[in-house]
Amino acid sequence: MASANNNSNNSSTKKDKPAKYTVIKQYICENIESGEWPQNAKVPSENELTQQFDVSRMTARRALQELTAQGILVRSQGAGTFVATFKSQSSLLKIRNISDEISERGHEHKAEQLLLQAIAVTDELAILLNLKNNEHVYYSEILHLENGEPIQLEQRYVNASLVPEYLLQNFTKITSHEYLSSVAPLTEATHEVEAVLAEQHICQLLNIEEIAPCLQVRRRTWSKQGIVSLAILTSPGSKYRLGSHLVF
Amino acid sequence: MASANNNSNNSSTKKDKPAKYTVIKQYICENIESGEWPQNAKVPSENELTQQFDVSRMTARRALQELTAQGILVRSQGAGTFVATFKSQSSLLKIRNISDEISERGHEHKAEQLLLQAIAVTDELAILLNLKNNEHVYYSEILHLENGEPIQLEQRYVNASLVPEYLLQNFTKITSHEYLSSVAPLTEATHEVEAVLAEQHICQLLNIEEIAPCLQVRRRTWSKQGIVSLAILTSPGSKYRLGSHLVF
DNA sequence: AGGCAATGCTTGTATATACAAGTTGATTGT
DNA sequence: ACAATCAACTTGTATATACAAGCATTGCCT
Repeated sequence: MASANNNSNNSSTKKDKPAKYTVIKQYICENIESGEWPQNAKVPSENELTQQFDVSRMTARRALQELTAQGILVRSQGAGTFVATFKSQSSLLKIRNISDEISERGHEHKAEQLLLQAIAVTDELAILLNLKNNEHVYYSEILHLENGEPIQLEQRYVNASLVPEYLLQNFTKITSHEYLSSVAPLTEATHEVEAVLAEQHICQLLNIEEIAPCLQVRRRTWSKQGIVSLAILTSPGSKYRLGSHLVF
Repeated sequence: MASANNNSNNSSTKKDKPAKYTVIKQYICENIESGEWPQNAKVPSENELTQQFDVSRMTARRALQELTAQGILVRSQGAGTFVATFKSQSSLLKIRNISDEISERGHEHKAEQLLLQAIAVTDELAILLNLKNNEHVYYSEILHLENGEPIQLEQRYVNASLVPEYLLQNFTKITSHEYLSSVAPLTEATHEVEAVLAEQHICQLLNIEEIAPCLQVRRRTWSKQGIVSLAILTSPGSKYRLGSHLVF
């Protein structure tokens, strides 16, 4: 979805032969989506692409530059071009809690894995995750702490067939999110934000009274792989900052 | 802010003379921000910029192209380059209610102006709107209806000195939002989403029980003009969809 | 071994040119 | 008066070239 849509901006009807730079973009996106080029991997330089595709440097450059503008690649003068890390991508930052941003500048931020199990697949889940009939789902709850205080509870549903070793991992050195982001390649998602009253067992985890309103952020991936859908419940009073947009 | 930040990506320390294409970007942004070039206005063509700034066409083109990628301009082969309409900008769509999207395809969507008055400026408001001491504020509540049902209440604070005729307008032909977007030029904003329990008089307007959790979206402009800050309260069950981002 | 300089590779900026393709408005012929 | 054609202008794609600037390694010298 990521690559296909990017290119469809330029070639509308598809009967015309695609522009050369879109072909290169496609090539790069496919390698990233398939996992061939993981995060931080070095992508071919402008000169290498120039030779591979028999185009001028400016044409190869355009492909790299547009993908950089989309946050898929990161370029460094003198060093090269690299696949963007999920940290270097603005997407997650846009939906992260404000307190997370503060915690990056010094405060500790620990995530505690609470629950990790394979669960039965309901019809709703199957649709949400775009599952086939015989695929299983892992469910996990991750309680995020900050200075000992629980600030958000993450409910994560993962397509088991796509991360078979998920249950075996020991998430001490790397976080489960880092693991997922290394296994699951770049994809596209929408976020839905809703105000809810948390149910009882979640209230206990977040240490709040039952009447407190909570933000729930539900992420749905749209990729054909349908890896994961997750909901994040924040403790009351939390705010989500949605980055800077041009408005009015 | 819109233009300054865009260019700061390229010239970090500023002691180096800025790149030519950033000068052109700055020029264009300033004309848009000042209102000189309103929405849908035609901006100079590549050839005109080439002559004005004494650069090659590719350099002028780069400025136009980068601003187009940011959604500030819209280009049409054969016709020209134009200032993007707020409708053609993705920003508002990203923060709009899902039911709004549905209503665009046929359903009626009426906004009812409820209240429109000048109010006293509290300290909090002054900071929020970046006001000087002697500036006034207009406060208005707009109840958005859909099929007769109230779906969201917009609380809007406008810097009175910047839209002096706001009180005099009769918002029947154009909506107040359309009026603001025509008066207030393109600017940058952040959105903060929070879950709240609506206070009593808001509950009456939205026709909900008091214990229902509501989404509150607060928008803050960061431009030096500090025109408007608004909060949107949605009725319970509403979801906000945050567009597509690349994740993981 | 440690520090330093040179070198090659990388991306960044800029220009000049050519042709393709879409839009618009004027001109021309019926 | 109307319609078709044409010309001018616009953006889109592509190439070739040049130099500037940042990074990393190599290898030399001390």
